[in-house]
Amino acid sequence: MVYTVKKLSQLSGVSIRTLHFYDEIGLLKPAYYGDNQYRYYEEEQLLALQQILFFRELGVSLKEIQEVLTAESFDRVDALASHRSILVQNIERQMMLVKTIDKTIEYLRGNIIMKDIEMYEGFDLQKQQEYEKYLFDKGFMTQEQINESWKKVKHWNQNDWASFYQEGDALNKALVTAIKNNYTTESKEVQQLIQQHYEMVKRFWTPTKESYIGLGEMYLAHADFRKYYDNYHPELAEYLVAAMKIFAEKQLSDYR
Amino acid sequence: MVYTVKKLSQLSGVSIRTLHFYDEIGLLKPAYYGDNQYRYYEEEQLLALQQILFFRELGVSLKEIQEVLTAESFDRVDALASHRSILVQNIERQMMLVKTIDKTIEYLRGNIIMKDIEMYEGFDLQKQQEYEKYLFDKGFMTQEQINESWKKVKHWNQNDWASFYQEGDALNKALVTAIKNNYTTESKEVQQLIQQHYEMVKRFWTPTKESYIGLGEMYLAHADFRKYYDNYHPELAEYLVAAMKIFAEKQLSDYR
DNA sequence: ATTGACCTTAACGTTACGTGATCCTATAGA
DNA sequence: TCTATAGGATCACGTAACGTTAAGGTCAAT
Repeated sequence: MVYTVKKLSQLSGVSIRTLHFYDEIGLLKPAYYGDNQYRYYEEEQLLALQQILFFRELGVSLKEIQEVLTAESFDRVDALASHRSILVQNIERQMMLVKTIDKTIEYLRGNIIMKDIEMYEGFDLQKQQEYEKYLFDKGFMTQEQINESWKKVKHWNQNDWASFYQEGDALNKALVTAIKNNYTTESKEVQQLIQQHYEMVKRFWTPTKESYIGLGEMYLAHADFRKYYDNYHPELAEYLVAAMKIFAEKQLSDYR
Repeated sequence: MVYTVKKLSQLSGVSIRTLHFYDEIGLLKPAYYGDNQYRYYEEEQLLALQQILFFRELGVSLKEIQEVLTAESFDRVDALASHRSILVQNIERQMMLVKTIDKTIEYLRGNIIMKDIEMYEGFDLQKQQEYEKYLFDKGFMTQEQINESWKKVKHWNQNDWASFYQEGDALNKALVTAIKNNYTTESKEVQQLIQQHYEMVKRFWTPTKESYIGLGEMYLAHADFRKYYDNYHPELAEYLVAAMKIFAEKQLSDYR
């Protein structure tokens, strides 16, 4: 059986250009050339190609493959063993890198959270007031409640804010886990987490059923909150708000 | 503080050429150019370079680094996370490859052993006789012993040979472990392994103290044996022979 | 004879620089 | 002021393993 470049390419899954290239560098020469300069391969070349592809899969360079294929079995074991140790080193290195990345992600998240803290600490008072205006305009908070919440918060120091945010951070992570485990927003586990969220909000003001749902709507409406939650998981915002709604309807009363 | 290429290169550990290159692709431009076209960098560039090197360490491409560095914290987390998943995939893939290599090494060793079996089965009678001639010439075996050993072996079938070689294989691996653990050739553990070796040899012929030592010498003298043992570990041959000598001197008598 | 599938060689593009080669500039000592 | 030398600049080719046109022959069937 004799194969042209295209046939061999289809049989082996490599591109025609690759066959040209392997010919060029002397890694795999055709069985013979026709008068038309066409390359013609036979079984022997097919088998050699399989070998080449096997080593290529293992990440061995073409130069090394050349050497290996002309070597004896003994040396092949050697070559594989040394290649193996390179691979193992790579793996170890890359596992280190993954760890570093994880740390960095944590660090960046921390920074983002710190920014939010700064925002809440008044560096971005404007936005804060914007959020309150939203809740006030929609009738979820009275002016008195807003004043009350400011009073409570005014004397918080940096540590207070940091631990508040750490709580929020833990809560968000737990919710992401819930999302990944396909827990429904109605599930007991998730509703317990929402209870925590509600408790956190209560430190500022005690929302009614309506206004707790309204708070959720604000999370969806404001890009700042979206970004904050997207940072954990793209569906977290919707998920949290849906769960808040269910919580409100089951646990909260209309007034007060 | 202002740095020239050389200064910055020394501070950061990258080559001057790399700085030229980063300038060329717009990844890191100097603070300004002198009238002489010299590049002058300042603190800001030094810090930027640190960042670049950090991401480069993580295996991020320069193009991606460009994008990441001009992006916001949110997107950096994204970029790192997606890079992380690529890394994890790589790691998984490479662990697969290591497994494949291990299998292949086992397979190649098997082939080598099979070749030896074929050799012993008479495909390479010539070599077999060469070894015997060596032992005979040195006076370690008599002609009668050679005949005896041939008689014993003649009716062995492929299975017999295969299991004989598997035993040998296990023994060699155990010895390699001993080498790696720095066991001395005199140690109890190693001497027990040599006992096994001696038992194996006895299936052909019962060597005396002298001839068992002579057998070891033959292992060192013949390239075929060297290759066979080197296949396991470069020091295995010497180690085995040394241990055989000790075994012979302690356990074997001079005649019969 | 024409068409379409298939073949050829040639040559540039990719990544992240390394390695010269050639020429210019700055600075310190004689 | 001359000069040595250290350092700077700009080409420009080389690397690995092909991908991707481009321009142009060949084969088989119609």
